[in-house]
Amino acid sequence: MNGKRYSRQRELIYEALRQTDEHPTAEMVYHWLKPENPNLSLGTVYRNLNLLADEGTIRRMAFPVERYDARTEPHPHFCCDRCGCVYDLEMPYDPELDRQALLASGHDVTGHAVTFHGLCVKCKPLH
Amino acid sequence: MNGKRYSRQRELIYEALRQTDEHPTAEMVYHWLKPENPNLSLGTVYRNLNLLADEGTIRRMAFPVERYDARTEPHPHFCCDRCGCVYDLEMPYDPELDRQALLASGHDVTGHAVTFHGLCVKCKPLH
DNA sequence: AGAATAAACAGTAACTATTACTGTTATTGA
DNA sequence: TCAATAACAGTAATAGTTACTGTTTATTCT
Repeated sequence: MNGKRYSRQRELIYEALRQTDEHPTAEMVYHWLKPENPNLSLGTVYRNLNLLADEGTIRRMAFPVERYDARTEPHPHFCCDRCGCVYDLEMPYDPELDRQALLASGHDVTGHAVTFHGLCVKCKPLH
Repeated sequence: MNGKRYSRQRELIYEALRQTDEHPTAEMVYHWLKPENPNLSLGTVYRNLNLLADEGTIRRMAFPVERYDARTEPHPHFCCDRCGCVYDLEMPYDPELDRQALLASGHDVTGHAVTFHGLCVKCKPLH
C-alpha cells in the first residue's frame, strides 16, 4: 500500500551504478543510459539516485556545498548529519596511511582527509 | 611586481575565516562581513577564497559535485587532483577510529569517510 | 481481466551555488 | 604624482540540482 513501487528506470539506474566503479555523478549515469533509453529524463536519474541513497541501497559522497578552513595543516572533521555543522577534531593525523594507500593503489598519494559523521552534541539531545 | 596586490577585502575575508572554527561557506563569510562592509560583493568573497585556497593559505573542503557508489559498506576513496576521477581503495576500515572521535569530541559518531588525494596512475606520467 | 488509485515518469521551469564579464576604483612601482 | 593594472562592485551567465505539471504505468481491488 503505502509506498514504493517497482520501476524499470530505477532498476536501470541501480544496475548501471552496480556495473561501474567510477563513482559516477547523476549526469554521467544519465549519459550512459540515455542512448538505449531515449526518453529517460535527467530529473528521473536525480530522483532515483536520491531515493536509493536515502533508503541506503547506494551511497552518496560529497558535502553539499564548498566550505573553507583557515587551519591548513591536515586534521579530521566531524560533519553533523542533522544540522550540517562542521567541527574540527583534535585527533592525530597519520601520514603512514598515505604510504599504505600508495601501496594498495599505485596512485601518487599526497594526503588524505578524514570526515566523521553522526549527530553533533547540539543535535543529539533533540532526537 | 609579479601580480598579487594587497586588498582590504582579502584581508577582511581571511581574518573572518581565521576568527572562526565553523568552516563557513562563501555565503556565510559574505553575510558576516556585509553589514560592516556594505559594498562588499559576493563575487569578491568567492574570488578571494579561491585565491587563498589556491595559494595554500586556507583550505577548501568538498567534492565539486555529488557522486554515487553502489558499494555501501564503508571503504576509502582516492580522488585525483588532476582528472577528478574517484577510485575505490582496498584498505581496511577501522571502526576503532569512530570510538576515538567520540572520545575526542563528544559527538555521536556513526561512521567516517577517508578520502585520499594526489595524482592517479593515469595522470602521474602526464606530469 | 478491467477499472481505480497513486507512484513514478518525461519534460520543463525554477532555484542555488559558483564563475565570468564589464566598467570603475585603488595599490604600487617609477 | 601618475600610469599600469590588480582587484573591486555589480550583474549576467552557467552548472548542478530540485520542484512542478500533466501523462504513463505498476499495483490493488473487485
